[in-house]
Amino acid sequence: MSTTGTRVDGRSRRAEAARDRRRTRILETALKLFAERGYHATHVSDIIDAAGVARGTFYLYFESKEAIFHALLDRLLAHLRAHVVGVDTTPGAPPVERQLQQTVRRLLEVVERERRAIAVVLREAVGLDPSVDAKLREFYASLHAYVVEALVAGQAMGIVRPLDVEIAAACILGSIKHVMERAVMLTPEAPLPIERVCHAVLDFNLRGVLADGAAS
Amino acid sequence: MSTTGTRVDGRSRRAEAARDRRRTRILETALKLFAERGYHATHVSDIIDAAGVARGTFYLYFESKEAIFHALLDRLLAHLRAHVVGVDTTPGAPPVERQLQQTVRRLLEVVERERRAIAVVLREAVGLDPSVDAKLREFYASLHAYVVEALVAGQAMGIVRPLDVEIAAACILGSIKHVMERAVMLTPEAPLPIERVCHAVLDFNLRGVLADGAAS
Amino acid sequence: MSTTGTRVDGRSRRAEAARDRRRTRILETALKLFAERGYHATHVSDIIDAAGVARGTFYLYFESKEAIFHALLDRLLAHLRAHVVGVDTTPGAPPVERQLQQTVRRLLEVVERERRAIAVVLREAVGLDPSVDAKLREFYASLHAYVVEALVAGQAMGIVRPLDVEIAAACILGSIKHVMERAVMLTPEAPLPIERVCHAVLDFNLRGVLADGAAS
Amino acid sequence: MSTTGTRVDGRSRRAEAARDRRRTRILETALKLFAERGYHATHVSDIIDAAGVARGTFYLYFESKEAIFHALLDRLLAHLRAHVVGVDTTPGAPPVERQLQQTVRRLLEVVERERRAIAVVLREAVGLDPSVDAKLREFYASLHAYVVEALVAGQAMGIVRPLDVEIAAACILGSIKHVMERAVMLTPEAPLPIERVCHAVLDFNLRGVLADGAAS
DNA sequence: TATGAATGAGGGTTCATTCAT
DNA sequence: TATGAATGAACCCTCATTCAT
Repeated sequence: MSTTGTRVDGRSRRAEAARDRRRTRILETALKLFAERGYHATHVSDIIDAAGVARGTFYLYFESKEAIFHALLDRLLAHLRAHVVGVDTTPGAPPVERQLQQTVRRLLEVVERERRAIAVVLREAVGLDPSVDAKLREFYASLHAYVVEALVAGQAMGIVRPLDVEIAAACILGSIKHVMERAVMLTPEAPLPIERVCHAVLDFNLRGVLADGAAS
Repeated sequence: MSTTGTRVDGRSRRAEAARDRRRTRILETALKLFAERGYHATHVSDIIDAAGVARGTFYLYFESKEAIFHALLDRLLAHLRAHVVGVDTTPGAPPVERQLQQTVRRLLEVVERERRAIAVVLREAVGLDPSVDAKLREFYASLHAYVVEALVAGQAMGIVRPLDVEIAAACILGSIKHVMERAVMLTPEAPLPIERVCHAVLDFNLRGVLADGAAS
Repeated sequence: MSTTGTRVDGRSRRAEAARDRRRTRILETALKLFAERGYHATHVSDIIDAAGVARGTFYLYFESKEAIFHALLDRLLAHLRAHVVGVDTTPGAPPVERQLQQTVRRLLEVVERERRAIAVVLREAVGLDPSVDAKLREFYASLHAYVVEALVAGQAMGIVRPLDVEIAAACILGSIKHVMERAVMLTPEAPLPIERVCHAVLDFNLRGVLADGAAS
Repeated sequence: MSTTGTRVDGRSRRAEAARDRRRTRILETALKLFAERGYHATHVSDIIDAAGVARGTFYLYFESKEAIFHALLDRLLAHLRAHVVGVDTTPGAPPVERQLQQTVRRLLEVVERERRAIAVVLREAVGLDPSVDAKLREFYASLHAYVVEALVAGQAMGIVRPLDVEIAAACILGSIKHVMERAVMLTPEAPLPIERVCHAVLDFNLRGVLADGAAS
């Protein structure tokens, strides 16, 4: 009797682990198929066939086909968010530029790890359903706000020149997003040359393309 | 009967005009609905109801639901392409920077005119079907090549500093695309402040965000 | 050109007639199957197979499986209602008893004609969905009210003895309904001996079973 | 160990009692839910959730969802049957009319106690599956036979007038059934005024509605 | 050319039942 | 005995497309 508690615990612990493994298996399978064929072209049948589970099992783990997309999206956004920290402008903090660079590098690293999820979200998320739209819009808005804040802080510190921060922020996000898209879409298998891309993107965003002496 | 030829011509001319009007009517209706609800959520029934034509008539003008999307996409890409001319580096031509500015302005003007089509394509085009994907990829690739070419030309002329032209081109396209997206998606009704946006985007792309004396 | 109007009319008239025929065909097929196997055991597939129409065609004529049941129910209730007229107590009207007899006879005639629908409704209607329940309850309530009214009128005229009209009405309806049920359920094919049943039912309801001199 | 037998007996007795409690718990829960939502709208999940047992446990006590309905039906029919005894026509037995009255009263008492089961059976039993149908039909048939027998006996004793006993029996059953239905369906919570209903129903069945001097 | 009734493949989801633990 | 995760057959409905008129 003394082991009952332990046994039960062990059982449920093992069961829970098994549950988690299965959920992840289905999730990853769906991600793979969504990435390969797109959300609409991937049927629940495809997912369960590929994951090797029964039809009903799918609905044991996810409420609907849409729900699995939401799970994917949430996971990705959480990962991305976890790597976008606010700008630290307290004295003694690393320089803002340095912080931006770190952020870009971290984002690219997540992108590298989450290639397929990124591709799926970039391709399919918008227009799927209103709540997906809202999630994405909110995510972009938070990134946008973050960059605006960084630019304003930089201006206060004299390292960012006077400019239209709203549009500049949009340009910065757009440049990073498009570079990520290209990396993910065009060479879906090749590893991302993070160091090079990170440096080039930052260099571009900081200094533009104009030669020093060139006229406006 | 001697006038048959003429009459037929007149008839067919009138008939052809009517055909064109009808085709355009269906196309515009579809565009409106796609913009409002998305491609997948817009059914052929919705289009024919809104356009006031019979079900069969739709298929007299368009092979399929996908075909109408292709028609929309082709029209938009044609419009955009028509306003992206190659860089003219012959002596006496306007300065490359000037040409870029003109291009951006013209692009923004098309965007302004074609808001809904842009929104639809940005939202739904990718992942719809392989040939749509291919068209879009090809379009982006041509834009990309155009920008790379411009950058290389600028470097040769000494007005573009040494940089990773591939990534810089991606950054430039991405910044413009995202600014367009924001304009089209966030404020679907407000008119675009073309002048301001155009200037700010170019300023950003040319000079980045760094203040002159700031350290890298 | 002078025949255009006529032609179009003729066309649409013919089309409408065809539509009606088809709708009726599906309705009758559903009725037959519902009667044979019950509502829940009858699948849309069975109906369309038996009716010889395509799956989509079914939904062209009926919104859902439930809708076809409602259509059946409505038709039956309309038929029944059409044969239950209020009691006419104006001077010179036929005696109330006579009117009741007519009503019972007419009801039995409808039952005879609508055997299958009656069987289906009696068997399946209750508990199918709330609105079906409501319809049925309302129908029974109106019958009940009609009988109560007749009894009260009869009492006023001295031909109905003092009694609990509510319960008596329920008894009358119950006796008729059960006799109908037996007729329909037990001998689904045999023709109803309307005359005999009608007379016996009325005789029972009017005089009960007690012999004249029997004590209470 | 010498007490094993006893212990086992005690155990199994206790175990059996626990089994019975559990079975009853599930049965009552199912009855409650069937009464509230109907058989088809009640899922096994609902029953086990409400009963607080595991999914598999349900099938330890009942072979299937249908089986639990059969159990319910059997229990109800047994209760009803237990209160319908044959007519005793031996000399010295209470008068037939009295016996009928007792039967009606006892039936109504069971109805009062088994409201929910009655409602469920009246609403859902017919058409569920052939064997349920058969059970019900058999039950009604036995009631019918009982009433016919009583009527014939009554005729032999001169207390029942000449009439079509088959139809009269159907009328009697129908009137009782419908009154029960009304009581159970329309006022599911209010207690049944047994005395009044019992008297009124019998009065109706015995004497009909006609005033003494009224013409046929 | 225009019509719109008819088509039917295919999709997502439910839920009674089983069985390894 | 009790559990509850897994199963998969079955079902209703949608909607892009066709074709007789």
